[in-house]
Amino acid sequence: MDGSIDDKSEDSPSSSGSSQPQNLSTVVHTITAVPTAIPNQPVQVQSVIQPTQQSVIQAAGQIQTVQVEEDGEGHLVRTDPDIEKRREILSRRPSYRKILNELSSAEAPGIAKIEEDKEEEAAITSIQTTIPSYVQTSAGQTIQIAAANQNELTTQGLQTITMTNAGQGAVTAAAMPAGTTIVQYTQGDGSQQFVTVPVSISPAGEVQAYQIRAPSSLPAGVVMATPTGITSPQQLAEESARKRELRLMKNRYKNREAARECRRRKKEYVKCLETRVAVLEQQNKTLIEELKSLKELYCHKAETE
DNA sequence: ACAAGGCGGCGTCACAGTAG
DNA sequence: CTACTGTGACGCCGCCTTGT
Repeated sequence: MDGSIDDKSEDSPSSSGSSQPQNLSTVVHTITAVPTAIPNQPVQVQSVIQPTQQSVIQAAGQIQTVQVEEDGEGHLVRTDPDIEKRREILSRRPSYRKILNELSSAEAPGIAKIEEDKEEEAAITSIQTTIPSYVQTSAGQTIQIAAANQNELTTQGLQTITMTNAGQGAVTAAAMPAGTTIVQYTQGDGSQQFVTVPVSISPAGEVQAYQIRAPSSLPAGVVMATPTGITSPQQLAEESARKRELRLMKNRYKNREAARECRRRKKEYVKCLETRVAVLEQQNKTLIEELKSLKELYCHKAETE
């Protein structure tokens, strides 16, 4: 494989992931993939047809002729007619997990399947917190918070957490309407929790205690403070803003995790491709050797006749 | 020792696709 | 329709290498 079919999406200024190759020159290459006779190792031609790593796996063992063009930067891009159809069907590249799993299901052993995500969420139904020494306003400053007993924060499925004193553990508070704060903290197992806390600070700088419960409508791990006696429109507005901020925080957290997973899958995918390249290079080498020896044999035979 | 550049990882946002 | 998920793009940061 000499021609580089690059993923240029990293440098592409366009925001859409379904950009099409442009500025194709008139140089046309034709690649013919020949099936090898190596047992238990069916050939799969994986062609990258879009800068966004759009991939199509051809049937094993078939001779496949594909046409590629060279773009202005020396990259090879497939342009055979089927591709146009596929582009329509697959306007969006399948996920790395799908690609890898497809690869591994039809592939020789050695390519691990990407495991399904394991859901593990602590079922926190109630948190009682007493925060005596956190100096915190609603302006979005960072506060420090920690459990008095670390075990209480790391226990899975716990019913009650009591946080009574400052110590270790980083907690950030989001900008909120006056008198409220979203507290995000990291548990001992690394999982994150969000708590909305109506903060009020006494003249002495002490933060008062609140009872915080998890309503059944919220996902596990997210708890809502339930300030009592909300009646005025202002309080209602504050409450909705608080909920909105909580939702955004939750989304950001989830997306952070998703991005992490996506990167991990991408790396695995790239590794898999590199392995395939190595295997195909080896096969190519073997075939060249075989061809060479057959040629020699043929020439030798022709000479003796 | 220090600045510059490359590289990899991370968090976030936007957006398309999907499931309910 | 809405919430959720997966991923590209972007900017930022820290680390490493290289040249001066």
